[in-house]
Amino acid sequence: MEPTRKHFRKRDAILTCLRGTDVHPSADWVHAQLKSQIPDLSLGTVYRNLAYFKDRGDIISLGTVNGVERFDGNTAPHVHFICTGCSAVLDLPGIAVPQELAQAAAMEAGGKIQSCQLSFTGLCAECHQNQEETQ
Amino acid sequence: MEPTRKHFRKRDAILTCLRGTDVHPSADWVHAQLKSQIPDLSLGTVYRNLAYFKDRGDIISLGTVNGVERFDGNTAPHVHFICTGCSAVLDLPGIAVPQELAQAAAMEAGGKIQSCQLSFTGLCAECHQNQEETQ
DNA sequence: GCTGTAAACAAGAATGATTCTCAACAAGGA
DNA sequence: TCCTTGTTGAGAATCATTCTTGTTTACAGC
Repeated sequence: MEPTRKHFRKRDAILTCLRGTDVHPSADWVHAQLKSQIPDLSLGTVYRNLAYFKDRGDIISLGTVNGVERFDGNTAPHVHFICTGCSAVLDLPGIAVPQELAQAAAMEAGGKIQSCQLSFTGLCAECHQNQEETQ
Repeated sequence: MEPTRKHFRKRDAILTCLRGTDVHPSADWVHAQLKSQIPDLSLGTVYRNLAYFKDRGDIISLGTVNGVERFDGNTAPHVHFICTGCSAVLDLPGIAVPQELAQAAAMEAGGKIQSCQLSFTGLCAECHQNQEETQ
């Protein structure tokens, strides 16, 4: 018997959705994804709670891809690959920013470093292949 | 006597403006900056030409900071520091992404890597000091 | 059980950066 | 001169995001 916490059901669902996917979704994607389970979920609620979780540090923002902000439920430092063809964002778990770089950056910036983001852009395997074929 | 290329005068001015500053400006900043020299420059023209230069690879986009796209006339690979306090974007010329990282990324992504972007976020020296004082 | 308070929410309006449309103008060639 | 092509200003349109308002929910104290 689950506790009847109607109050936070939507907020929880949004975080669970983010944690349970690796597509680095936008607010719109989360909303579309949850719409079938929670028909009366409004897009405003998704935006509000994404901002809430971001503030708390429960999720991170990857910045915008094609004018749309993308989020990541995985807050551990890791590297991303952004496909300019299909706007997919992939993790590159095998790659890490060397500790020395962050230290050197803190030194050079003079202020205080809070986070670091390394991302590669290009064509994912699929888009790359499609491009080759159409040429 | 300069050639009377009225046609391209604005386009040229926009690129020159971008190349001549290190503030990593937004479209709005470029427009405000050039307005005194070119009173009838419209914001639409700035957006249009920034997109044009970006397409050609003459400038790069740094993505959005606080919902506003920022550009860089320096296309050589380099690292940025973004202040969450004042939204300033600074270069960290002393730091470079190791060649091995890019190679490993290309390997892992499977497709084709076009560019790479490393940025640190935090508080710049000034904002950091202001924060300390108000506490 | 009532009542009050604070948080979460839906719905839709408002905002604001960016893009689009269109008519006017400049340049260059035939 | 006429025609084509490219650039531009002005302002409308778009669209992701944020804000506002009124409603609902949970919970604590009585």
